[in-house]
Amino acid sequence: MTDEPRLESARLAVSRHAARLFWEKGFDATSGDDIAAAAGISTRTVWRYFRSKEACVEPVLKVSELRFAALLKQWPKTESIDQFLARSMAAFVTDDAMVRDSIAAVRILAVLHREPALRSAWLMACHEAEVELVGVVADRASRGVDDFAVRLCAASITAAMRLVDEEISSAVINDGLRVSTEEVTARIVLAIRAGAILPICDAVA
Amino acid sequence: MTDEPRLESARLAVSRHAARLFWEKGFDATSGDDIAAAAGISTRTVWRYFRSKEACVEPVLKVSELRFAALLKQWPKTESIDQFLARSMAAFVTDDAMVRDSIAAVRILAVLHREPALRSAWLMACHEAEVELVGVVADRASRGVDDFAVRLCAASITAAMRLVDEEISSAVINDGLRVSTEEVTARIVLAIRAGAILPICDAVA
DNA sequence: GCGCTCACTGTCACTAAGTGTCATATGGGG
DNA sequence: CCCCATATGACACTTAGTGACAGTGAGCGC
Repeated sequence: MTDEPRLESARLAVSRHAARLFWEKGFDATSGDDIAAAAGISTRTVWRYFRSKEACVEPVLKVSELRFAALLKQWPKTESIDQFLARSMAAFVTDDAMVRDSIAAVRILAVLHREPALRSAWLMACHEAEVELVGVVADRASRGVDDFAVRLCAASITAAMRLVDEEISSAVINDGLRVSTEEVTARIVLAIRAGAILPICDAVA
Repeated sequence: MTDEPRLESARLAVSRHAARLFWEKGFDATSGDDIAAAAGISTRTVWRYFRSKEACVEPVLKVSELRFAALLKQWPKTESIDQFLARSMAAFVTDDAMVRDSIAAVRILAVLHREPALRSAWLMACHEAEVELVGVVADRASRGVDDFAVRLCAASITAAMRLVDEEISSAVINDGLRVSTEEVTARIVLAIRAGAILPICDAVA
């Protein structure tokens, strides 16, 4: 996580500007030149970093999901998902950079219904998170990463997380609701339990 | 299905050409002009039909998933998923146009790993299929379409179907394997049962 | 039949997304 | 200090995608 290739963190930095601009001006009204100017790099470099304009937000969307996957990697086999998240979610949401990224992501998710290009970026980000989750599930279920049941389980959990994220984001941004960490945690636990085909939610060792 | 707006079927016709060209020449080597020429329409109309080049294949990818969702709509409440698919899958795969679309879709799925643009089109198509599935699940579970558990169930099933489709497509095209209708049906039943959070797989009435 | 509307398409000029290529940093190892 | 590798900028270029308007043809009242 911390020693990731510096190209990745450069991409993430640009991605934050793109996410902000898409939120402020809308996707169509934001050009590659705008993103480059905001990030203080040349337009050419924007297209070296990202294969398309919508892909510019993928790192910001991905990083929240990925950080959550990284958290799950620390999930001890002796604990249930409820126990683990109850004690670790509070600490999880203190990192400042992470909170800012989460807000940016939430704002993107809230406008998904009118921005198809952003939805495709979101789905791509979820797909990468899913790939990451396969490792976590395989480890916890003591199975291989090529096991179909493992991949199915990771896909279901990712789909469940995606729905929770979309739902909460829309509620917060579009309906002005406020939600507590506990509510979010409860929602996530429910989603993971619903999506888990394999018996990984309770203590496995 | 049959009396869909004629704009939709025009889009589908163009989409078939796009899918063929992407398969034959690759995504990057196929231009909007190529698609227009193959479909016998002006380039301008291509961009009226589709918001982007990758979106050109969405109808072909969507139609197989959607037809399957339509099949599930006929699933009687007195039958289990195993019973229903065992007797209806054979008839399902006889429609000629459908078989051709399925082959086109399978070819797209087989090259997903090297064509990120096509993956995003595929994920978008799956998302639309998911929306359609929500109705089926809601009906069978006797719940509303806004029920979170219903949407969760539809998302899980869609994710499972997506994995099955990707897996089988890659096996058939990349590894030259041959699979029978029975094997595919068994795979799908397994996936649906795995993804179904709600008790909809067995007779509900 | 006649003319009207209206949704759809083609043409063409245009903007913006995205690439190829080369020159110039930047920065670590001998 | 120089060499080599990798990252970026500059700029010309191609292709994706839009705006504006004119033409076509099917439906419909008369």
